[in-house]
Amino acid sequence: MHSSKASGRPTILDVAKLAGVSVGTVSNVLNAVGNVSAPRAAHVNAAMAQLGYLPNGVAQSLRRSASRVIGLCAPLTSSAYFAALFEVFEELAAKEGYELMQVLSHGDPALELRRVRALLSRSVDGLILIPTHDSVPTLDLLAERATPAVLVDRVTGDRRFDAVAIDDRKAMFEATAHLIALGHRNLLYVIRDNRLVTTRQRIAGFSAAAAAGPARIVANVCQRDADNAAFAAQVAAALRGPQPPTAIIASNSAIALAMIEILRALGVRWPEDVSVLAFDEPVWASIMSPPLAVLRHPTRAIAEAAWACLMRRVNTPAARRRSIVLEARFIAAASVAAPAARDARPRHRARR
Amino acid sequence: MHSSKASGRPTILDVAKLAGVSVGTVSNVLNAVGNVSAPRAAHVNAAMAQLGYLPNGVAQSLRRSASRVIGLCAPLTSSAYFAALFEVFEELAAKEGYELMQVLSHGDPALELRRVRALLSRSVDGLILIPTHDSVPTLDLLAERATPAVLVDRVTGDRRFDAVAIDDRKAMFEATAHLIALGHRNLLYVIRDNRLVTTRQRIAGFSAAAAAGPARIVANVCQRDADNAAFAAQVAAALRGPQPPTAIIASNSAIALAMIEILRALGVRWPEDVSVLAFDEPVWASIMSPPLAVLRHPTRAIAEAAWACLMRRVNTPAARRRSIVLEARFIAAASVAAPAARDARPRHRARR
DNA sequence: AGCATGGATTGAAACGATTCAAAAATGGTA
DNA sequence: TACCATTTTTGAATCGTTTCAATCCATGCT
Repeated sequence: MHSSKASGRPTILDVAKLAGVSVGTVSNVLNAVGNVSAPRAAHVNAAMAQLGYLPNGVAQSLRRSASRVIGLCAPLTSSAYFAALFEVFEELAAKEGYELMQVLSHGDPALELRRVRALLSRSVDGLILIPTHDSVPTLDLLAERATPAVLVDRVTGDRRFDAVAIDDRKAMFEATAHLIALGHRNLLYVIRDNRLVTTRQRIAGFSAAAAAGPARIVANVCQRDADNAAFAAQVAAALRGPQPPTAIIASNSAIALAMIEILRALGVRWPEDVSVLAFDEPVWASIMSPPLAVLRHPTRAIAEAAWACLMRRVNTPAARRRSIVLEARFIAAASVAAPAARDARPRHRARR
Repeated sequence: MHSSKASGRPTILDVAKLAGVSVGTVSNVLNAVGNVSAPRAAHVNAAMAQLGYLPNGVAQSLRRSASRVIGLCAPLTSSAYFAALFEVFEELAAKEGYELMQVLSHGDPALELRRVRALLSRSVDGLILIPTHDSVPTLDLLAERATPAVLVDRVTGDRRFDAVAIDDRKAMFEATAHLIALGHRNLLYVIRDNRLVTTRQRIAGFSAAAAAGPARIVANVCQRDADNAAFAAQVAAALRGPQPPTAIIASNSAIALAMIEILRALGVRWPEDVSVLAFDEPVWASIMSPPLAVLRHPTRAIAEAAWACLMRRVNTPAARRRSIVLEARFIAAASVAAPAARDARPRHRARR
């Protein structure tokens, strides 16, 4: 109704006409360039207010060839850890006048490539990528187009990109060493996806500690898809095997949840029968009885470091590559204890 | 390197030159308009591939005056419920060639307004809004600009917008009636924010059922901010009051989590001492011992309905307003039971 | 051969901002 | 008053697409 054009919203031209100035002047007011006389600027502002004018960000992006939009590609967002990362990114973006465009890869390299391509075609100024187990095609695309990007969490050795991650190997090494020091000898590591770099790093840390100490890895159980029955069977088999584990490490919250369910169903108690430790702190760790020991990610620090990396690269594309490694923190709780002398009593009680 | 311009990526003009056709033809190939001869189309496609050409979505948006971006404004994303909604939206958006731009309001009306304004200025084609306790300014803005929008979950009575929500009043009525039928007489409802419409609807349902049956509401405890100590004190006071509740309803997962912590700390057992019921199914409901009864949101159905509404309005701005109401489902579990005859024994055992 | 017919192709005009060289206004001085 | 130096202001060009009237070119028909 305000606009001269039948179709749409008021444009900078409408503002200019109403204020009786040129579009250039309106633009100068809009961008606070400064060489506009005070009374005229006031007029222009009044006109903008009267029309309810909002600058068309698309036109701005085209002309400036910078969109002030950052793309974000994650495997999923229902994981508390990824959701928390996102919240920090959103906060930082808002503060610095960026918007976030988020796509999900569902852990599928081909889908990731398609979704990232969509982001690029939307002219994002930069990209935050939480890779899949094989992001090579995606990374090649990003490198070819020289898109500012930062890799988060599942960091490959790719030397073309900035990266922020925790030292998975070290965290797992220390957690394992801790268990071994408590007297555990047979260890079970439960993994979501053994193709992920993070997982491989953790296995390396796990193995190194086990090799150094007098312990052995009973099994690496892997739950890649959502077939819970098969997964439960695998875990049960490991628990009943010839060398039953006295400690279990779950590689993330979802796995930890599934593990707890299985342990409950099998009537296995913790820490009496097995110690339990979870990577990637679940919100419900503290309300377990006994509460769950966890390896906590420094979520905010990760997100802040990643954002800083990305902004640096957006502003200085040729900046030297930076790889930031943070540390997960072991949060002790009652679910981890020394193994009981257990030959005296049956290990698996009947269900309930 | 490919582009004729020193600055940037290959444009449609570069493709046209390389293929020896006009930009119009390239555009026709790009958009599969159809009136391009097969060999020529092949040439053009080859040229695009050779240059690694991706159309500039910003320019497309400007010219088409449609961005194929949908804005999404939610209070937060670390709630499992909101995260799940987002995942469905992302899936649907990807399927239909849209991208999502997500901003967070943190439940603050002023921030919501600013963030939504940012989205509008980015020319989103439509908006999905999960309102705060007072979204009137935001809704006025959306109405004034006639932005296609759909309200989700915390739906006000605003008749200017499409809306999708569950029948909070009914869900709460039925849950409360169920508790009353089991013999509960003193009920406690624990709320996050008593200013939200959802909360008010639930209180209404709660009150109606309590009024109809022979029950009373002991207290509505409210945790608006994160002051856990004060909250715990409130809950403890309610539990120790002259009419101790025999059943508790937590209004969402976060509250339920806090409740469980408090009950544990006070040594209150469920369902022996109190029955516990949670709105908004927490992922950990099933691994509580005993497991938690919940009122489950039909998350996917909500998201699909909201998306359908929005698409309809984007395509037919004048369509008749639609308000969709879905139903939460009561999932029974051991945490809800008939109240015990309790005068025989002390209700609150010493802590651990 | 001449002429419709209709599909393929072209290219200039938008879309709504920013930018910047040039023009205009302003103010200070001689 | 005339002149110069600043500060304001203007408006055309530009960003990379889509769109569409106009043109071109085969083809078949008389």
